Amino acid sequence: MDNYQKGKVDIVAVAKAAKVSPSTVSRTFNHPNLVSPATRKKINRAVQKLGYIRNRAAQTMHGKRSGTIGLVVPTINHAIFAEVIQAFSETIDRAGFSLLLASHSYDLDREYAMVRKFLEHRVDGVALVGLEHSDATTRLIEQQKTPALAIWNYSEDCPLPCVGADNRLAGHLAAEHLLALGHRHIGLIFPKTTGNDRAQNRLSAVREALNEKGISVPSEHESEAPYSVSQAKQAAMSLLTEHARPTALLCGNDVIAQGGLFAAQSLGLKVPDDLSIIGIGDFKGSADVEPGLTTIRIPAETIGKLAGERFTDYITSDDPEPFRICCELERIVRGTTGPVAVF
Amino acid sequence: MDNYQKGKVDIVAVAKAAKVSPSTVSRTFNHPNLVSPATRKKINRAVQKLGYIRNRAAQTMHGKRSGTIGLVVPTINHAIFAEVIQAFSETIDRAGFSLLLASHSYDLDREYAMVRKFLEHRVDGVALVGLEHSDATTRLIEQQKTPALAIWNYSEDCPLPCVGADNRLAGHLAAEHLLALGHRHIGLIFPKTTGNDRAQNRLSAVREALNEKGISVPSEHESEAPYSVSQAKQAAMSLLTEHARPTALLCGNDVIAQGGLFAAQSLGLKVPDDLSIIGIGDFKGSADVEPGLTTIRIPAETIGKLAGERFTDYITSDDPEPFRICCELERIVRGTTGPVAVF
DNA sequence: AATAGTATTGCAAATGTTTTCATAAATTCG
DNA sequence: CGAATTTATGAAAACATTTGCAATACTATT
Repeated sequence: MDNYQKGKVDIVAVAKAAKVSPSTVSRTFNHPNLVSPATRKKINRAVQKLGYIRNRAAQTMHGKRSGTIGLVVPTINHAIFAEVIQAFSETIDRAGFSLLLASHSYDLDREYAMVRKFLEHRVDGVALVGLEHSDATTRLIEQQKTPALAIWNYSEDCPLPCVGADNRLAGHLAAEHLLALGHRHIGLIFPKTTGNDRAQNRLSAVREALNEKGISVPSEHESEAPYSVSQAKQAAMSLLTEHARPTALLCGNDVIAQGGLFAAQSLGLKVPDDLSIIGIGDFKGSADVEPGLTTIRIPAETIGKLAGERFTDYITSDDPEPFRICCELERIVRGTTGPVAVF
Repeated sequence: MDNYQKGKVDIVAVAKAAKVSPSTVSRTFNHPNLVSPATRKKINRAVQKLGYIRNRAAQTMHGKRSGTIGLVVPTINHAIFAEVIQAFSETIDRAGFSLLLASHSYDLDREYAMVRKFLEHRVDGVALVGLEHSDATTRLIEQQKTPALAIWNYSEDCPLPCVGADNRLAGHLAAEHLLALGHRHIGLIFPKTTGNDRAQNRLSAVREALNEKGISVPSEHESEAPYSVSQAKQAAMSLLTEHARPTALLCGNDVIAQGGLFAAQSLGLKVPDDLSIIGIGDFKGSADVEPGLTTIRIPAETIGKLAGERFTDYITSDDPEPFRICCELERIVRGTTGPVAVF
């Protein structure tokens, strides 16, 4: 009553208002079956009246879970991660957890800083994108015995539990598709690979697949582009105006592929007749460009959802079992790839 | 030493290792100038050695700030919000805060639930998208005296501090542009307006602008589409195959506009000769489609950044001054709009 | 050298919960 | 009906930190 106005409503205020002890109030929240329906009702009325909101900080301090999970991504502003974040967020929310989110712009030192910050908040678990992390980060997680999860990549010898797809396979599938269509002059546009094992794995698998056919990519048919349609378009423009134009473009992801597509269109090239283009990812929107983008689908939503489910299980379980989940890739053939033109 | 392995490293463990009192350790973190350089060094060594990580939950309980800011968005998986989230996240991170993120799928009751959850975590502030919220939410924020911020929309009579753009103006500018080009038969594709004051404001402003010119939009030239290129494309397809086709399409946002563009292309319509298209938002990628999308630019990144800066200032200030910031819109004329064809 | 002031440190209380243990009341059973 | 359970509640300790106050040690001033 008195401190009703002051916003200082704590569990003892509620207890007083309901004329019971704080213990009973606490129990009403945590083990409702241990308190009689009558008192429960009294307490709920008091809670309602005072506008009491539980203080998780105090619970956390007591050794209960904090109810937060930290997720550190390279960047939020990016179709595919946004999709994973969304799915992950929704799933852990359903399990009663809140999401602490941070991004590190592909800088593994900043990743370390973010993880550390999250540990200060006593997150119940921390999820990272990819398998490549700084030693400091690995040590930190290890030492603090915080449940950790690698998301997005799958590898059978991943030291952490992981939920993701096999990026090497993705690269391989993309290359295979172009080769099967008869392409031998293939341009490669990939993002920078430092601190980005996804891109790295894809690229090296592509190279391998091409090498097996005795194909090597001349350096003027290789280009680096950041995660941006417009910059990728630029890169593709210059690559496609080389004197010996490749017959196909294999792009490290769908954003780059879209850039490639727009570049081709603005150069007046017919896709797929003059140029085939394949991406990796199958982002939202890739299906809808004209022509639809051929790509290797990475099931971002599934990954996010599965990761959320399994990780919360893992965290709440008494004897957690490590797990590794490999999500299936799918080759989605749409309109941007076709057989190589005969000369 | 003993509990070094057990991960139970707290401030008193550090104190013991450094042979000082816990108070001194605490002070080293919070008021370093109050402790002598020599002891500070001792303590830092101990911290290093034991791998101590401060416990924010305990600090929070003591009345210090929790160091978290909650952001509730309609959806994460969505170009424009992703951009705001990214900018907001980075900015508050720089000020030492962590981001708690949740989405409510345009359901204001879920928004309430999310805000409540955040209040349990004792966030230092909570940011919401838009100005339309359930009464319960408003009451909750009011009653808990938690600093709150409305993001994305600007309105001069907003009850909360806000950082955003004027969506009515956005709608007006879009309509004006088409009218200036001579269009009189204008198709409208907008998202559902319930619980989405952005869309609502834009749409009503468009209607007003058209009415002023004595133009009303027949119902067969109006369509509703969710935030999805492909579904918008569907909607546009059926709208554009009506017997009396409009000469221009005004779309509630750029995603829908892209759908419209692809629909036109796949129907063999020349843009902008046969059909003009204008969007609102200027999302990443809007510049890069072929032809480039004409749109009203809403500076998402600026909004996120400004919001983060001002809000953290507001939270950390001793006597916080409410603020309202209106971010400038910009008409970006690219290739999808042109003068109406003469018959 | 004595005094006043300042810099550095420690003690103990306080923060809001949960949980163990103990106690009291109610119920069951022979 | 009395003993044995079971059910419902409360008291108090514990969680990891911060901070006001007090105490000590050091420095400067006269």
